Amino acid sequence: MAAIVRVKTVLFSVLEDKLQIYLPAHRLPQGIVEHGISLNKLAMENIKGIAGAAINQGYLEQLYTFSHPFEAGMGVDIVYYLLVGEGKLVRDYQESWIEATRISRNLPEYGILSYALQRLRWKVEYTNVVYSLLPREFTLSELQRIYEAILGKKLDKRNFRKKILSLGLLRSSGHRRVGLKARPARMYMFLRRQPVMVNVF
Amino acid sequence: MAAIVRVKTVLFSVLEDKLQIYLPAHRLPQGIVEHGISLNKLAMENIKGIAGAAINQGYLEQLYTFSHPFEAGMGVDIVYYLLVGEGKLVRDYQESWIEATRISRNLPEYGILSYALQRLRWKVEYTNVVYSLLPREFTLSELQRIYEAILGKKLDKRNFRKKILSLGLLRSSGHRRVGLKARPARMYMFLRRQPVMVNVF
DNA sequence: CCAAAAGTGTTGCGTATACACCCATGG
DNA sequence: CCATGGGTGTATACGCAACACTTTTGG
Repeated sequence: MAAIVRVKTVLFSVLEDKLQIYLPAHRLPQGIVEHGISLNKLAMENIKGIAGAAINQGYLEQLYTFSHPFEAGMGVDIVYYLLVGEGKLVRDYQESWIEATRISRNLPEYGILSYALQRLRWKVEYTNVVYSLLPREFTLSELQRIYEAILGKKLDKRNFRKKILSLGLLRSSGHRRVGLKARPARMYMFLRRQPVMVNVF
Repeated sequence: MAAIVRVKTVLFSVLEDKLQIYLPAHRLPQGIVEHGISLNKLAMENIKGIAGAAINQGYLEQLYTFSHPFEAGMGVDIVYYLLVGEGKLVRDYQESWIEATRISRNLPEYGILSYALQRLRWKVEYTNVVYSLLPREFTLSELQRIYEAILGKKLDKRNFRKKILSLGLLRSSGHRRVGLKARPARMYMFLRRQPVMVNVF
């Protein structure tokens, strides 16, 4: 006996300093599993329209598998979440995003979305996966804003810097962010743009 | 298009003070997903032969979903792990268990087993799920031996007691473990035999 | 009386938190 | 010269790890 297997993708990005989820028509992008394509691949294909070819630089993680035992065809949904940096996204889809802090109980996928958010918050507290939301070079303030957007709370600047620099994940790039009407900020880059476990927060 | 969906179950128990995995013929118990039965239910049915009817008192968690895109029928394996206390198991299956610390790279499911072990170790460090491996009443030493078996290392008795009692998960049952040739130990029980998040270790 | 396991406190160390002011630049 | 954000240090509280001896029972 066989079942219908779908892959759904929860796409997160930090846009305008706010953590947002890509939810066109209030539905998660999805696809049907077919012979010869892996689940990971399909999870990324689900959002190739908005994330283009650069998806491989994002961070992808399997979230959970749900079943619908009484649905016709015995549906199985394998859900992934994906982090993609603002700079890598196709624009023009503004109306398809929803702020993560504004997801409401009457969205059809509310359960999945809130679980995805919880898992994401968790993940950034003990890994370096936020690299996937940032360009190659960035300032410490930009990095801090990413964390604040994901965790949904303000962080102390001095403590943040002490902590993040002590982890040895970053190196100074030698450049400075100029052009703003303020003191130029030192720029940093991640030593490794692959997932690494550390204690961040 | 449809796929063949299996559910596999990694059954853990602490037997004779050692963390062990139920692996008859070096294979994980498994079943095929059919209409009208949930994944959880199937995960428990997979091992009803050895764990009998008392499975519901165990702790069940979905581990991960693997796919085999080029297998005939596009196989998908949804893997669960389950904790069941020694006292609830059918005996007579001694030869089907393997010590968790002795799993070797040439077992067919080595990848799954080592990941399950890692996730289990993780889980007991921030939840109370070890309740599922203990009888209703137990001594602190028995509880400590469960943690030591799972984590694979010795713990300091004084620090263990301080920590575990400070969490407020236990209450004294008033009874004592007698009959051993040593000082009788106070017995405790879990306030709640449902999963609760706490920081244990 | 001996073996076996139960039970009990203190100290040092490192990490997390709270908190405020001066600096460099653009306009 | 003013607005904007960059950059920096200290004091306190808390949790974790290390560590040894006395007590109670059964045989």
